[in-house]
Amino acid sequence: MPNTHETPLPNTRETGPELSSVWLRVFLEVARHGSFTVAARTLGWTQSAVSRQVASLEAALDGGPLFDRLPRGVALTEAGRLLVPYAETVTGALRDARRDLGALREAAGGRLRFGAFATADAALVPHALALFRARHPRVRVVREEGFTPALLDRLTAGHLDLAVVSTTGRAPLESYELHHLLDEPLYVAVPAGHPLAGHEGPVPLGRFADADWISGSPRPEGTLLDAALRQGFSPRVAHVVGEWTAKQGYVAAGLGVTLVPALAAASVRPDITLLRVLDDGAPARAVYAATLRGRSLTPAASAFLDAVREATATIPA
Amino acid sequence: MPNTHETPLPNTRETGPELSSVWLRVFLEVARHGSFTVAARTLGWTQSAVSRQVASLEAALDGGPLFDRLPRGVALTEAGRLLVPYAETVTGALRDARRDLGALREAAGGRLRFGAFATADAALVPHALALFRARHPRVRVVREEGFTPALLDRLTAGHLDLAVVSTTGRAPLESYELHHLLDEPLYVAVPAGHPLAGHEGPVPLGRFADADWISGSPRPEGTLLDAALRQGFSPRVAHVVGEWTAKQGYVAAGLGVTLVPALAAASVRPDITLLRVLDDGAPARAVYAATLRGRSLTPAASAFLDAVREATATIPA
DNA sequence: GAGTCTCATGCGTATTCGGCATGGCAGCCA
DNA sequence: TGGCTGCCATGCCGAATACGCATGAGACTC
Repeated sequence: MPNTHETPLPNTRETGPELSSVWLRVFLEVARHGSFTVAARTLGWTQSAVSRQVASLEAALDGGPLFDRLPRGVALTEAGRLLVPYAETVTGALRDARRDLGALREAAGGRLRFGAFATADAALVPHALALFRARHPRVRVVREEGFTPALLDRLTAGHLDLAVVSTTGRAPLESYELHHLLDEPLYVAVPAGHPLAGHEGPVPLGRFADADWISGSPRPEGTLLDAALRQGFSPRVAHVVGEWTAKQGYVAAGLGVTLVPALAAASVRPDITLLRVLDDGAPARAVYAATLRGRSLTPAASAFLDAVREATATIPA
Repeated sequence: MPNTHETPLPNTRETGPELSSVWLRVFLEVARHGSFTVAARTLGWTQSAVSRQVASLEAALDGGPLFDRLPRGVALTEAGRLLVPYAETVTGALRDARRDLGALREAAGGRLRFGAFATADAALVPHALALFRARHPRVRVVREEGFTPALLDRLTAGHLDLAVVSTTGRAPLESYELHHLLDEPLYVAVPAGHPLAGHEGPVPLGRFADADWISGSPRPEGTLLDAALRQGFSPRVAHVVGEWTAKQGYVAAGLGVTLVPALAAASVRPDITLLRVLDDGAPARAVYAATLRGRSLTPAASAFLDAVREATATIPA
């Protein structure tokens, strides 16, 4: 019952008393059988209940009787005949809504939109996606590639449900829900003939303070080379190369060394040697599955997150 | 709550808890405004009521939360987004049903299907129809012509809402609701030169016991000539003529006389004289608007019945 | 850190909604 | 023709529901 303290706004158009979907289902059942008693039996109720349901519906619609009460059962009036298709529309829509929501809940429908940065796509994401598709084949999957900032923007704009991102030093990762996946050890990629190529065990990054570096950016800040800054030296970037494949070519040619995150370790060419960087302190790079803070995950996104976590276990730490 | 005495039939498929249309309207309002509080104000309720409505809907649908509760308002979840079009379908169907029922109730829509026998179509029905169309221009009218028995069959079969019929003596008018319209006096049609043509006042039917009769049927039973039987003589049917216009030709030619019901009195040719039959006893012929017994009239049919009654008043008794 | 804005929830009351039992009406059959 | 039967309507009562009110909890803002 509306309170009387608030003045209804003009757009509160009068729509009459509210209806219950029960009434309409009962109405259709009565219309189908032409009898309150039979409809009651079918619905598992008593005749009196059905009688009241119909009476309530008739009163709520205020369109006169929906049935003529005959000595043997009832028959639809013109008003009743008019109502039938609408009632079917309503009950049908409710049934379909339930069906779709059920599919969504079981991740047997709906969609999953996620993005990932490039090296995550090398092994982590494919593994996770394979797991997910096997478990939830009915979910439509939309995948995007991009760098962490762009992916987060897509997330904020509501175009993604989940993004696999990495922290490269300081990152504006506030207002996101971060599901930690793994901390990537760093490797230094050196040509096969490099003096340290045969070195056993982790190598302190300081050993490369004087090396020529291949990097995707002329400045180390915000990239993997942040780690060098934390080690107290400013790396000399000899060549700015963006593409991972191209970078490998530069390294193999002896033009410099570069940092490789663990996720990309499995995809280096054979004439390059990876040296594990000694991890003394905060991990160089953390990988997260990011979602919007405060927003609930779709069942599909939740299942994909599980799959990513499982896939993480298969990645060598 | 279903009782436990009756075993649900197999076709009682599980559809989950029932929904209230209120919940869906509230849901849409909340979705539109992104806020329980604002939606509550719009709907003229309190915030707590809206909160409960949404909670009830979420529980009934069992598809997880429909909204993410944010520090400032709420936002649809995927499940909520999925529900929106269905909720709009439901509320739209209910709104349309109300609109159509309202139009039906006001006889501002819907249809009227009626039939009438031929002489009623001479003046009574056209007058009534003119009145009705002026008052209810939006009602689609379907008209039929036919003899009383055929019209009643059409009524029984559900093809007509109302039939203007006449009793010609004994008629199988049971199981119909008869709305008496008028009792037609009878006239005897004689050629202008007939000895009684100048007679003043009603004439006893017995005066025509020896006359040649023009009738639509060789036997008087069940026709207007029933009246002759009631007067104690068996009329000699000299010519069997069905069409009213043709009948007039036979009478004008002096081949016989015929009975004319009052409704046709206005449409006789000028070289025929009508003599009022002395009405001593039961009226010769009653005209009714018949509807199905026990069935409620549509508002349009009811309005048409009123119009016929009014039109009746304009017919000379 | 106080203030503010949001939604959630405990409580009390009024309404609604079942089932049950009964009544009324009309057709059927002996 | 009168009892019987089948069907819908309704008074009654207990239980569930739904509202408003008041208050609590959480998070952002200044």
